[in-house]
Amino acid sequence: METPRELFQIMTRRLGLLNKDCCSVGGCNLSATQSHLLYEIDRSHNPSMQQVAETLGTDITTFSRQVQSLVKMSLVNKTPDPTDRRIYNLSLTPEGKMVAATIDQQMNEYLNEAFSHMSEFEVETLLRSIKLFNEAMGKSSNCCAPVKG
Amino acid sequence: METPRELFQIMTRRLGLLNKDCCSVGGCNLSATQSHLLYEIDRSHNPSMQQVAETLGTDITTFSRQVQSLVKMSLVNKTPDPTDRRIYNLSLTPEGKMVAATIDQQMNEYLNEAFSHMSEFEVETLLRSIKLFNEAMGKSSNCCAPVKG
DNA sequence: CGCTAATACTTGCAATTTGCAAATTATTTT
DNA sequence: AAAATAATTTGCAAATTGCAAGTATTAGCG
Repeated sequence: METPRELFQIMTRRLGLLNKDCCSVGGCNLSATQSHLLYEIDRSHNPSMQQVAETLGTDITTFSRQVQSLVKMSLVNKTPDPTDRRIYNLSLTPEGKMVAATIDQQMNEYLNEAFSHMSEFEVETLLRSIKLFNEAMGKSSNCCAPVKG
Repeated sequence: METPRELFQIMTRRLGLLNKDCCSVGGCNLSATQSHLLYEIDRSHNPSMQQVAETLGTDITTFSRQVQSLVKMSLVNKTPDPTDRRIYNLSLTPEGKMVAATIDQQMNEYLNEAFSHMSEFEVETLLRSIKLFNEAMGKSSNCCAPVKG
């Protein structure tokens, strides 16, 4: 019988490969890192650089440069915060939203393809289970909280 | 309601952070990539370089260098194949096995910690679901097969 | 057998990514 | 108003990556 770790290792490897493959949208050729960045900016509401970097567990200086390149690609806006000018708020440009939506769609398509090899009940159970697991990890104080020791 | 992609994105992010944090064993400070490499060599039986590189979706030249550094750290053995001398078979040294086992243990410990926020039934369901999902992804022909287009 | 093709793996750059320390700009505290 | 704190950006320097080209070794085919 597989240990939990084995199951998760195989799954994350496969999903990681998926992530790599789903990063090309039209002319845009994103890295997996950049795709994560777009995803996170998209789901947060005008987050600051710090916030996103911390959520993703990325060094802030590395993050700063990643954002720069996405701004250069016209996918991300960096707007000075009106109430505190040390802070820059991040948001997606219309083009960025388009790219993020396309990536999202591609990944959901692949996932649905994989789900087609499972019964409807199994899929529902899987998704419900992962939701519970995500919540459980959120409660877990150990490591892997966004903040690093 | 979250899309499948959202659920998986959050989960893989957390598991990725876990992976990063679980890579230090005594003096050894491994990268997540190196940890994956150890894991895969451990579970295969004397695989060739090609095999592992392909499974992990890594460029073979990059892989070659990764192996070199692990050999230098005395974690991996690179043995010429007796029947075909173009091939090198990989295996873990005793020290490599030790490191791999420790990483495995650390990750399982964290996972169990997270599981402690779920009922026993929920955990069983989760693990069974992931197993099914892994099999489904294996059947899926699309992308994310180890071979890249 | 002998020559070409294919396979497994390794180097040589060159570009990209990363992180620590230090600098910059803006705000808060005293 | 000076000092401490906070958010972000640069300056290296090291590590990671990938493509093209190179080295062995084996397979295929006349």
